[in-house]
Amino acid sequence: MTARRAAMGHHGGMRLLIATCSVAYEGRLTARLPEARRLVLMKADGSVSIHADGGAYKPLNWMSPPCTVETSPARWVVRNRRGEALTIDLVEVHADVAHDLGPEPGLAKDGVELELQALLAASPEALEPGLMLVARERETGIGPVDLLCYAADGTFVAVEVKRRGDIDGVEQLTRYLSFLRQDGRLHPLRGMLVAQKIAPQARVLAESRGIACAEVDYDTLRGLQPTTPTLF
Amino acid sequence: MTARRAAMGHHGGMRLLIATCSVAYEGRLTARLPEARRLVLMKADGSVSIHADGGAYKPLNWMSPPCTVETSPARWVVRNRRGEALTIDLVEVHADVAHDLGPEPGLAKDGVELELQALLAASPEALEPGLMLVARERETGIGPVDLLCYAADGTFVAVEVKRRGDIDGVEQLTRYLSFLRQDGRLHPLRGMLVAQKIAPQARVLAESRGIACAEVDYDTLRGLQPTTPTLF
DNA sequence: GTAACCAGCCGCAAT
DNA sequence: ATTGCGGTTGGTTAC
Repeated sequence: MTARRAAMGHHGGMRLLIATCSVAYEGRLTARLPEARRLVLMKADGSVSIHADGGAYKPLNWMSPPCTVETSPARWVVRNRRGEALTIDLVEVHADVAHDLGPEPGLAKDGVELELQALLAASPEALEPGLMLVARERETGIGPVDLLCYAADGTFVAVEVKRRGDIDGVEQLTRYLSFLRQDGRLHPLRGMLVAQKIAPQARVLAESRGIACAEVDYDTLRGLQPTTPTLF
Repeated sequence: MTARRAAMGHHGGMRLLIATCSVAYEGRLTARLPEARRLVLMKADGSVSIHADGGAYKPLNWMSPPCTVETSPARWVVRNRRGEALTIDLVEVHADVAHDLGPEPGLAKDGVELELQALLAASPEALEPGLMLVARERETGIGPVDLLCYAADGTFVAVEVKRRGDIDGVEQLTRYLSFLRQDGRLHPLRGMLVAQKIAPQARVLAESRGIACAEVDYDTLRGLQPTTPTLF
């Protein structure tokens, strides 16, 4: 007898299995888990994850929703639309419980990149004396640059804000600069990478391209009064 | 009464809580979860994750090991060495069970980038007739290029191997080429991006920079005999 | 310990 | 459906 569980279907909430099992994933790569005792967690959306007891908070194997689960006493097969499959062979089930958790009111976050960007937009002088804001999320032709500013020395400054400044941020800002420089009104233009912490390699690459780097402290920024006038 | 659980300590295995709780994370950012019924999963290494019943296989909040957990009936506090804290306020506990899972034999994977690189290192002729291997993981000054080869036409070829070829891979190879070209002994030098699948715009960007693209089939490569001689 | 890089990255929003 | 991009990215390995 086989039960099929639809993606998105809500059939009694979260199901927790403690089972001796072996697992195989066939998809973007292939992965095999030899037989051992593990936690198998199936959520109401059909997603499945398999946890060991240590090493990381992450699961060993998983399948993201939307997916379908076919359960029989000895084998669960989880599939998604891209043809990937997670096969769980159940040798022995030590516990099998279900809990209905009800709706999730949701997670609220503070301090992600967007907030850093907002604080810098309010206080551009934290980056350089006399720096004034021209625009936020200014379109370049290949994506929006976080901040466009105008400096005391009469140059425009394109600012890329990251929580962590690594090489990708330098590449991103480089692309924006090359597009923005096609607009003669923004001449002369220089670039600045701003992050809470900037990786050494990112700094090397940035300087080889004439891009300035600045590390900012989040708490200091929050303490600043947003009194700096903007251009417009 | 408060129990403290050490990082790495094994005290009866994995603990599963179904509880009405609210959660606060203070660390790299701050995050708050309003009161609701959730799964709280504590592993033997002290790591903790909090799961809702849908939306994703990932937890809403978590703390990675190594960390310590202080448990009292109404509140769990999880801390790591960087001063981050996860505070779980338990309003009502609906279930509280522990399971000893024993050791995890470990996950085996096939088809990751490293294996693709190894297969190509053994059979560079799969990329181009007469291509010979000079070095793997050759340092460029800004990171190691996957393969450095020597071609039948007397040019050197820097090869970047990706499971999935997208724009980042082109940027990465471009950096390596610009640094490698400062070494006169590797002249003339060209670049090649190799992946199982190459995104259309990655191809466009690569060709605009004179970088060749090649898609390779993983199973075909595995079937090849590694008979191609290397330079050294 | 720090740094660089891969990951089945995941998940979200915009196109 | 695809692409870009942030993430408490995580986790491993080399230095």
